[in-house]
Amino acid sequence: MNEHTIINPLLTDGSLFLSNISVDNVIFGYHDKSLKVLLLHPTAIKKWALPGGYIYKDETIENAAIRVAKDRTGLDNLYFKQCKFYSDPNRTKDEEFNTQKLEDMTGYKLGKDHWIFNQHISSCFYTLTDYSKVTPQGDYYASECLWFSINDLPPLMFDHKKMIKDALDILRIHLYHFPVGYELLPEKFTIPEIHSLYETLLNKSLDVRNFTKKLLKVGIVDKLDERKNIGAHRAPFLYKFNKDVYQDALENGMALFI
Amino acid sequence: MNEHTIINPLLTDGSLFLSNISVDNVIFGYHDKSLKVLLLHPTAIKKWALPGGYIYKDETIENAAIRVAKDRTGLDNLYFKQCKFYSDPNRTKDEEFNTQKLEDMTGYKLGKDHWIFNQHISSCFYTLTDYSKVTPQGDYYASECLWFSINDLPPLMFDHKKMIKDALDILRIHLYHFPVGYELLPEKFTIPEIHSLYETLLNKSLDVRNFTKKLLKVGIVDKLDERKNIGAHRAPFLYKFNKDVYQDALENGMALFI
DNA sequence: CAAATAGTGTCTCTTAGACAATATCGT
DNA sequence: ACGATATTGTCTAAGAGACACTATTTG
Repeated sequence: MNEHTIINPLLTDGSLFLSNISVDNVIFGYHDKSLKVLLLHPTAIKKWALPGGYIYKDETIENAAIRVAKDRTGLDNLYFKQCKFYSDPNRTKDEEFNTQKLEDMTGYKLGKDHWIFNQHISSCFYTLTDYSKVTPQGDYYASECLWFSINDLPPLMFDHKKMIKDALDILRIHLYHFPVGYELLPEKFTIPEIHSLYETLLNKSLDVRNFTKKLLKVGIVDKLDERKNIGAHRAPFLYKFNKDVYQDALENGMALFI
Repeated sequence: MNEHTIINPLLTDGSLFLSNISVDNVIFGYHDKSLKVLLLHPTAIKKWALPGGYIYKDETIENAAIRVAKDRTGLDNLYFKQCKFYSDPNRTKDEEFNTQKLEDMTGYKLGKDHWIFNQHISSCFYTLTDYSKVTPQGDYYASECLWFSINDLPPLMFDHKKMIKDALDILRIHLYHFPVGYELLPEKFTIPEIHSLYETLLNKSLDVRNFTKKLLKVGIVDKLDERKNIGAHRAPFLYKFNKDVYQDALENGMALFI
């Protein structure tokens, strides 16, 4: 992967980047039974936005998505999935996105023809993180960067609300076909932990007995001989992912009917 | 959808199109137990290529894919699915793709800096057609346009071989989740017909009794009170797709474990 | 009646899904 | 002993998957 120092695209002529294409990233944050999304707030604009960026000419689109997520979260090696792309020619027409506001906000003289106002297809990815490990970082034009509950989103720019909805739908379908959890759970985790994770992501309750049976049958987790001390209660067993099965399921899919 | 007259991109300065992005289309053709892919052969280049094109600034990427397929096949209203995109910065480096060859082939003076040699991310779609209904049409730089068996592909340009493989993998996964056949079967079809279709697409044999049971249980097909006269053999019953169930399954997915 | 194709039923075994009592831990 | 959480087994119903004989049709 190429390393790029963080620069402010607004101050470039755009020639470093591929034209007409951008990346947006639905960064989901899970922790302790709660699911959030990371959003940016460009000062002086009333709406929030997904973390996004442009694609350097020497990187792949996937790497651009990884870079964007890393810049906002500091985290590497996240779980990434390509969702869809959004190509409506009018998708970035938004009353909150214009030269005046951007100039007021940044203090730069941009002009009406700045390349940032060109038509951009967006390719959307989602990412899963443990939000307790993340200190959200604002970017070159958004000072605020905060986690929002997916049930309580602020007004969003462009088609970003649809992107979040689509990403969540796709994530939920993926849960039945791809393993999730490597980045969200400690190396050794308990059944209640992974059970809560799936319940939260799917937003529905899952019978813990059947859930456990299926995880073990698919072979995606192995039970360890250790327990976790959780204080005043019965100590739950620890489990870990079976690396081979997990990797195969990541690459080739699996059928986990939970 | 916007209508665009067919023009030769090579003769434009590229300003009609989005930069750095293109569409490639894996057009599968099914007929009578055989599965093929439509490929183009640019004269003077030793390799074959997927039908592809560029995206007009006033259309969506999906419409561009539809347009490309229509230009090659003459067909409308096909089954389309977005697969993946391909963004390796070196993906279009190919010894067969250079100014000299293109100039020799077309007779135009293009120059080394023609925009067609710019970096292009490709978004790949697949399409399903009944190849017996198609008269393949060459395009502005490829006179030959032919169906190839997916088991016997010629040398392909760029990353097109990978695209075909990926599209086929994705199609096969989709078969379990989305209904297929509306564009490939007559309005009224028989069980042997749809059974052969699925066997061919999946390249494996399916027990016809279990297959029929599942189609009926999911409700995707309705049995009619008519039979099809096939000459010297027992006349098979006709079926048709249940429009409501089919549409819902297209939009929301289904679980067809065949 | 032969050749070719269509059509259909049953059995077994596995799994999904519903369901609740017991074990453990710390205080 | 209690409060809180973890752990585990059984039953039933449905479905997957294996399997082969009978029915039509025409020449």
